[in-house]
Amino acid sequence: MANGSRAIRPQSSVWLSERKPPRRKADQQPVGLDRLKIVAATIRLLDAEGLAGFSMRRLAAELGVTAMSVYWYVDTKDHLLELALDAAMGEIVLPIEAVAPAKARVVSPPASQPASQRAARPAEAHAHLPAEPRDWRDQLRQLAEESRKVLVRHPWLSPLMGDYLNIGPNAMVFTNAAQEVMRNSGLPVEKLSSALALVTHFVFGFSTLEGRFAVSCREEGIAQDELLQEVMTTVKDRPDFDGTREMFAAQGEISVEEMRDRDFTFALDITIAGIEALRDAAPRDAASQDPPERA
Amino acid sequence: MANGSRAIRPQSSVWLSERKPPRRKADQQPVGLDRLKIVAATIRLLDAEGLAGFSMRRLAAELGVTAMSVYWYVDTKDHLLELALDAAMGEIVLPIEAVAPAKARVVSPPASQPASQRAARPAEAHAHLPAEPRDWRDQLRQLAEESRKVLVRHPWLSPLMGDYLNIGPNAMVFTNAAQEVMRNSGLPVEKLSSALALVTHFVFGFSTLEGRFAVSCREEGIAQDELLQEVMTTVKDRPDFDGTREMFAAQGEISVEEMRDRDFTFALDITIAGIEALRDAAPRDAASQDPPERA
DNA sequence: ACCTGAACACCGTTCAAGT
DNA sequence: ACCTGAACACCGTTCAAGT
Repeated sequence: MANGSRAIRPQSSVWLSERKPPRRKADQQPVGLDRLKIVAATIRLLDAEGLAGFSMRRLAAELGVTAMSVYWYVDTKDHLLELALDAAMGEIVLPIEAVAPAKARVVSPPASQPASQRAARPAEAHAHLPAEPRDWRDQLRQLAEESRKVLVRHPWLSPLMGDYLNIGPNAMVFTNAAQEVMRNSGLPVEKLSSALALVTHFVFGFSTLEGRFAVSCREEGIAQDELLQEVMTTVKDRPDFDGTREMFAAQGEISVEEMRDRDFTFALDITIAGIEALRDAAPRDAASQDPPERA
Repeated sequence: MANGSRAIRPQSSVWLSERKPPRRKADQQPVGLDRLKIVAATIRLLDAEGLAGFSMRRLAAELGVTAMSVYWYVDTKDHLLELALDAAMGEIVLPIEAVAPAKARVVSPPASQPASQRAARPAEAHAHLPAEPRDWRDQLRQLAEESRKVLVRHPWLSPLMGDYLNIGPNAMVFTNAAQEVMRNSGLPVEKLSSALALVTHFVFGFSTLEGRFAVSCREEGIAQDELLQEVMTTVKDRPDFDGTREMFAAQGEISVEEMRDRDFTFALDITIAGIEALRDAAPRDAASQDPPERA
């Protein structure tokens, strides 16, 4: 089994199985382990060694405990990963007040997040506190950028998002916020899910690659620009590489990070411009129509 | 090791290690196994049992051979998966003649592809044959739709695309075709990679979810609409589900597949409209500018 | 209620050996 | 040149047992 193939069914989700009763009977002192600690250690390990390097036995060792102890708090490796997934999603700083009960949010402990992160984030409850509601375009950009940050910070997140239903409390809050933002765009309701899909999938795919690239660099102890150079030179003798080279050349002499930031924001520019264009076009009932021609 | 974490480095790619010399010495009869057969069996197994269900031992059994025989033709499981990845990418029907040498394309055998597939595809060389070059918007749509088809047909493709560099011959042909299409949009060169990223990542993410959902349904022996109903009812008592429910309701009484087709094409509508809008806007040199306001 | 140890059925891969 | 068999160092998880 393991992770990878068959966990999308609702029944198989942690969030739908009844909770284990709260641990720590009143008269006995807490014995050390609990779900929060386990999830925290899980995230720490995943950050440090990646999804492929993570195992239940490794986790147990990290917790100074026998391999099977963890199984008292968690039904299965899959469920544990689902918990870690949702905890990490809680790190995304949302652009608007969420509708959902904040108490439901599972918080991943500060230990797992590098203190050097530039955005000053609240120490304990990450949450969606900031800034008054502004223009939906700004909100959308912030949503995308904050998602990107978290996805890159936890490169194991992307694969897990594909593997599980992703309906934990934090994921729900996120989804609601995203929907709210989209609703503010003025797009008709039946188009909202589509526009949302465009944005979220773009951010997801983009950040997946960015994260993986960063991991490779870290593993090799090499700067991102160096690795890019290396890849380019290894591949450049291929006969079919001209187009790609030209596209790179057109970017000028900038760092990988600059290039990526440009790409990211311009892709959002396209999305926003497209939404505005179709929103302002005469409303038609079928989405399969051609978009308005302007050239 | 296994698949999952550290294969993005160019040195670790099959395509960059020197090839094993061609098998089958002239005077001895072929002994049964070869790379093509192995990759074919790999794809068949991946289709049938998913990425998590695939193992070298299982593959060897399928080939009627001892576990270690495969290792004579393939250095490692990762390399084999990389071969399968590129072979599957070759199934994507491209909208335009590719620039690259067609001989390089590795073809996955007809055995692996369901005969019931509606688009009549050439029996042996999938290739990019069809239709004369048309409007770039049509080309882009076709590129997206054909990618989607293949990604859904082989649900194990998406995770692999995230795991490997993806620079095999078929991947290169695909990339070139995609770049060519984008170039036809009239967008300035330095914006091409960005627009391309938007499209490919959207298609990738969208198809990943679609494929996973289909797999779950097949495994449970249940129709897609049933499973959706099930998920909806299991989750609907959540207090924070109102927005999602409303968005679903707005779609009217249509099947999951219809809904997805709508979403997909409308997301492309947005992308295309956005590209046209920004292309026609006054050229500015920085991409970080605000898009033109129209409301 | 919580944790352990041994065991089962798997992995990918190495290595020496067969033909 | 091609394939085998045994072995190593791992997995996730079950199950009976300890305290």
